[in-house]
Amino acid sequence: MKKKKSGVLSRAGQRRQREKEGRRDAILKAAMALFASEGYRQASMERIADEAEVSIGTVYINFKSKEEILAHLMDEIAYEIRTIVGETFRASEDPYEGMKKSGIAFMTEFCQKYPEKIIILYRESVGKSPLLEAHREKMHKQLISDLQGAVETLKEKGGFCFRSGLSSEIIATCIGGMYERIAYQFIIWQDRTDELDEASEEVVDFLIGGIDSLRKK
Amino acid sequence: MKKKKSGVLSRAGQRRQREKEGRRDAILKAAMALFASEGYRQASMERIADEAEVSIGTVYINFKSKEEILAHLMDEIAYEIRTIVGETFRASEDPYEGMKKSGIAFMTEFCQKYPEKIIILYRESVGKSPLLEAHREKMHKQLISDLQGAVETLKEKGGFCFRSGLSSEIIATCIGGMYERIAYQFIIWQDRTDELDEASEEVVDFLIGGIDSLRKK
Amino acid sequence: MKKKKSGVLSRAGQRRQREKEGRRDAILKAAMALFASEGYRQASMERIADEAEVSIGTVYINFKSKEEILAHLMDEIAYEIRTIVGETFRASEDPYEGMKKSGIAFMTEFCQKYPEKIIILYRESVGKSPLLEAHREKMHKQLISDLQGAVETLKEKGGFCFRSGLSSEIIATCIGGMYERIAYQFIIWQDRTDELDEASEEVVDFLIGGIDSLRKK
Amino acid sequence: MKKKKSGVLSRAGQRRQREKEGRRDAILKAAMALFASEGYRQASMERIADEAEVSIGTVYINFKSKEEILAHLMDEIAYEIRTIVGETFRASEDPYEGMKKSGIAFMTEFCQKYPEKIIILYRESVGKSPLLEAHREKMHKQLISDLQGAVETLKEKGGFCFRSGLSSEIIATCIGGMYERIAYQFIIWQDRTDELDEASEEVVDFLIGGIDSLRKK
DNA sequence: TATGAATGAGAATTCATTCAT
DNA sequence: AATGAATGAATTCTCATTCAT
Repeated sequence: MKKKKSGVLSRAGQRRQREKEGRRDAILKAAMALFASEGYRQASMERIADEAEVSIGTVYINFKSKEEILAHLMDEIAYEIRTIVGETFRASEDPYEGMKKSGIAFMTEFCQKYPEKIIILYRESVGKSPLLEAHREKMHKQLISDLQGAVETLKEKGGFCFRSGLSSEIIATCIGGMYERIAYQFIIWQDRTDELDEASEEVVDFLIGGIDSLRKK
Repeated sequence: MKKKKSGVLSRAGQRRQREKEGRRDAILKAAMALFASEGYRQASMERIADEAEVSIGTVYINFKSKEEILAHLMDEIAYEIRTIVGETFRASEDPYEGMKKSGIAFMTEFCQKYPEKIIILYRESVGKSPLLEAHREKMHKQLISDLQGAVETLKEKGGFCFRSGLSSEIIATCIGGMYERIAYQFIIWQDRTDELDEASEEVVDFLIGGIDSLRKK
Repeated sequence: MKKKKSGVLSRAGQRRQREKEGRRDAILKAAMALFASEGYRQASMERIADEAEVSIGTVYINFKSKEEILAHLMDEIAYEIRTIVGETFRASEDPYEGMKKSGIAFMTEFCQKYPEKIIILYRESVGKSPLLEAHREKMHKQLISDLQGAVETLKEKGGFCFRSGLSSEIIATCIGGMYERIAYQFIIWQDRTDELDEASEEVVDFLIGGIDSLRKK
Repeated sequence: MKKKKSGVLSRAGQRRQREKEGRRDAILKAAMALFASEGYRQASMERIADEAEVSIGTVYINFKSKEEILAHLMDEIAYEIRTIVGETFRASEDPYEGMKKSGIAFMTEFCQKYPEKIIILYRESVGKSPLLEAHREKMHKQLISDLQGAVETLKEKGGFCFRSGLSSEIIATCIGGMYERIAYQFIIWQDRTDELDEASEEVVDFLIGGIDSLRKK
């Protein structure tokens, strides 16, 4: 008789594992599509299960509540953004250039490609419940904190100081807000993806100008 | 059957009129407080009626649905903002100064004083239903359009040009987004109203810097 | 000073009386139209009041409930039918002819001219509430009783007997039912008023044939 | 994800299936009893669920609205009537005899045994809503159409003609109406089921007499 | 693990009727 | 008498979550 080695999975076990993950992904994918197209509230667990070709029960094996699905989606999206933006930023020698490139990457590599994700991030995750609101707050703080890190890098490499101790936080916060509304304006509310490249260029210049104006003279 | 002459109300009629408006206001006030504190979804019509000290039926005499109450609140809030920001902007000779002052007025005269209103504006009105989403879009477009008007004034009085035809829209959009996140950061998510004055100063300088960097050289 | 004589109305009093009755009639008329077109349930007291150009309060001064309005309408309609049918029946020397003529009069003088009334009688008054159902029962019994009286007259003048003591009631009941369904078929469900004359002729011959077949041989 | 082979159910699956159908039947039965005894309007979904010993949610799994329950009941009842009447009619060689027997079967085998059903058919389904009214119209047309078919058979087998092209429709309509009012008179409004046998005999003779009187001479 | 029928709290909305003016 | 704003009980329907199989 075969013995199971701990930590090692039999072929059948591997297949089950694959299927399990496939199911989980299918649920997440279905939920994302539904949340973005019909709205979090309108997307019922039944619809999500149907769309994922899974029973409601299975959804509840994988996620303990509807809220949790959204929370998970938010985390996933935030992680992707932090990855793409962070990598782009770090890939440049010049932090100014990194700032610009990462902003453009966010707009054109992320927002433009995955409109559902920004709809979830900026619209469907807003004001849903105290729990999700706490989650959203944490997520945005992380994003802002990343941004603030980049701003600090800029400052250090540039060898200058900001007007106050608050400045880098203000800058990071402003940048976050700018990107959000630009995404609304060019993707969520209107489909002007063709203008997004130009818009992104101007946005990054705007923010560079903003940053410079908070330098200590 | 209709006896009243147009436009003339008896004393008793006047009092009834006052009471009617008082009730409507009470409903709006109760709804605002509840939406901000518990969330739109969680605030049931029964709670709103209770809080306003009227019956549910009376709520439905004044507003045909819960959605309508929120829409009304949104309009009211947007109107106040446009008024306070617009007046402050126009009160200054120098449009740069007007831009700064109106931004500061928005943060300190409005957001700081009426946190419930910005919670409604920025959180509770988001992603509620297709109808409300359309309403919100319209409202934000108006706000951006106002802002864009101010930016254009700046340009004309300053006698300069922007880099492209898109610039003023980009600027207005960015400014709108900045204010939103700053409000989240200092009011909704954290109560740092004591730092708001300083933060506002930096925000307006940031945006002035941003605007300048989009001038045509 | 003029003294009011009991039972005599001053000119002004007469006018008020006229107006009062006018209002009452307007309410009844509005209710009839609304009940027939939208259905009893769907016709709200507010709509009735509006349509009658009267306030809701006035409706309640004239009728103590919505049910009462319908009950009144039913009585009125039943009274009209009994009058028109009874008079036509009694106008003929020959009771067979009277039977036929009154049936035809009912279909062509009444149903065809006042479709709203038969809708109320045959559809909107059915199954509304125990109270109204009792009222409807009473009304139909009266109608059947009239019909039974006519059948008895037929029998007596014709000098024959029916098969059993039940026969005249059966006949009257059957006739009532026939007219109802014919009205549904040619007026309520389909507008085939152009065929109604011919249909009525056949219906009355059918019923005469039916009556004869219950004679004692 | 779907594992079951088409058409094959495990024992457990069969039991679940039985239980499911049992619940559906219980709901229908409870609704029928309640509609007949308290009236469609007065019978709330909560009462129906209680009476059927299921939750409200279960009622809504089986029927998408209260209207649908009534519509289903109407269909079921109409189907039973068409079956019993049709079979009885076709069982006789002589169509005259078939006509009589099927009428008597309707009255004594159906109406007498299931008074709730005729209450639903003739009272509770009337004038409830535009949707249900359309359903009722369709149902009655089918019933009349069956009857008309029988009348045509009578004509053909009897080798005679009717006075006009309208005659068979008129006859069928009249017969439908007669049965309805007789049912009201002897079952719904009064409990005179002991007289129903005799009454039915006379009714069928009445209608045979009526039919004969519309023959072309 | 997977299933999906069952649950039932919860919410929005309607409208006949009342009553202060 | 006339008005019509206010009332609030009543009702339908939704949907996240549970749990027996």
